[in-house]
Amino acid sequence: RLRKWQERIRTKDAGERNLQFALSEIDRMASALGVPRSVREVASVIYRRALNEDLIRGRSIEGVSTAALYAACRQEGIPRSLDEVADVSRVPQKEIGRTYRYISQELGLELKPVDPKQFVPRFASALQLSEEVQSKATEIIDVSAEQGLLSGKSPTGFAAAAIYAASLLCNEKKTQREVADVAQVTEVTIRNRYQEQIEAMGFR
Amino acid sequence: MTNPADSIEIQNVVASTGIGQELDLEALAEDLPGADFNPDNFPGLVYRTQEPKAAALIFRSGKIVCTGAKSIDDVHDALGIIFEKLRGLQIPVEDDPDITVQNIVSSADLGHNLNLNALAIGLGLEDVEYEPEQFPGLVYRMDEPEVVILLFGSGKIVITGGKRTDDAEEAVEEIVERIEGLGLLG
DNA sequence: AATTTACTTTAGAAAGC
DNA sequence: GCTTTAAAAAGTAAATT
Repeated sequence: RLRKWQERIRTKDAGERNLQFALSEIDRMASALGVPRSVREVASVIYRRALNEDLIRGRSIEGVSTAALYAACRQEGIPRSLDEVADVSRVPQKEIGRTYRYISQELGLELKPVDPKQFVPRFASALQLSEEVQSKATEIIDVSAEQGLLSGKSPTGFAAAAIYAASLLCNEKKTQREVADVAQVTEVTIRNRYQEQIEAMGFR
Repeated sequence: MTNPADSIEIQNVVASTGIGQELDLEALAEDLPGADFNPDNFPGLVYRTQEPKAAALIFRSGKIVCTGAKSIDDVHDALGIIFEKLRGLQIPVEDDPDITVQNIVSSADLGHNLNLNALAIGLGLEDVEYEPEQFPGLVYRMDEPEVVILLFGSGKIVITGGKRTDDAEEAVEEIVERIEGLGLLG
């Protein structure tokens, strides 16, 4: 009986230490990503729910922490791409994506697909582009998405192409390489999306 | 008006069977030309048939998995060839081993482009997985028939997880009905 | 910049780590 | 969980030419 008590205390302590570690990791990654405190709170809640539902078993604490943060960013409307999240995590991108899909399904988060427009302000300001370019990029996204061009396309690549197009239209040109770097996509992807969007806008 | 169900093509059939006899895979790898056996990587021996084209995983227990066949008939033909090859090597093989189809992968074309964002919400986020950052297809888990459907923006789809030939046809009819009900099919 | 090759997702079995 | 096998869908990426 005494052994059982000690066992319980020991596992309780271990669980407590694991939780503290997860929360501090979420804090560290959130700071590195520059997301507000509210997102860290949401991520913590998601992590605790995953813990209560026993979803951590068979997965790494780091992986679930990162996936919870990725989910929280989306839930709060300020998404980070898996690439960006992977940059501040010590878990590979593939595992983050897989873990996110798992906890999202099990916790019933029901998050809507990421809207490319949500990347525009952040990417545009990183490129020092004006408000005018941002609203133009937003318009390009709306028009081309409405014509069915968004299906199956990566939201970051879609946003990057629209920003590139808008920078040209507003005489604030950025090169495909510059846009590709901040959006973490290749120039080829920007070119492909750009051509489709220009056509959808009735230009060319 | 072309029926999407008529566009169904079986792309892959996975089946399992067993010869009811333990095997020495090391020896078999020597006697079977073209056999791949790397026990450090994977416990099964890989053997490919040319006509019909298929790949078999042969295990020490005598159990066999056949993949890559384009029809259930092809599965039987390919396994029949393998059974004969084994008999030719003086390995006793049951007269008519039971062959169980484990999975059928089919493709089809709905004939219209699909708005996957609208579909994700319309079909119900709880049954849908659509993460275009990770994969361009929308993953839809259907209950009846119990299959998984991958839907793409082009209207092309993949049906997998079914064990009967009819599953794909029923699934296509069902998904077309649901998409039409949402007013999301051309 | 075009081609080629390769990897992402789904399902399922097998034996073993 | 992972390992291997095959096949489709379409997007993205990297290596060659």
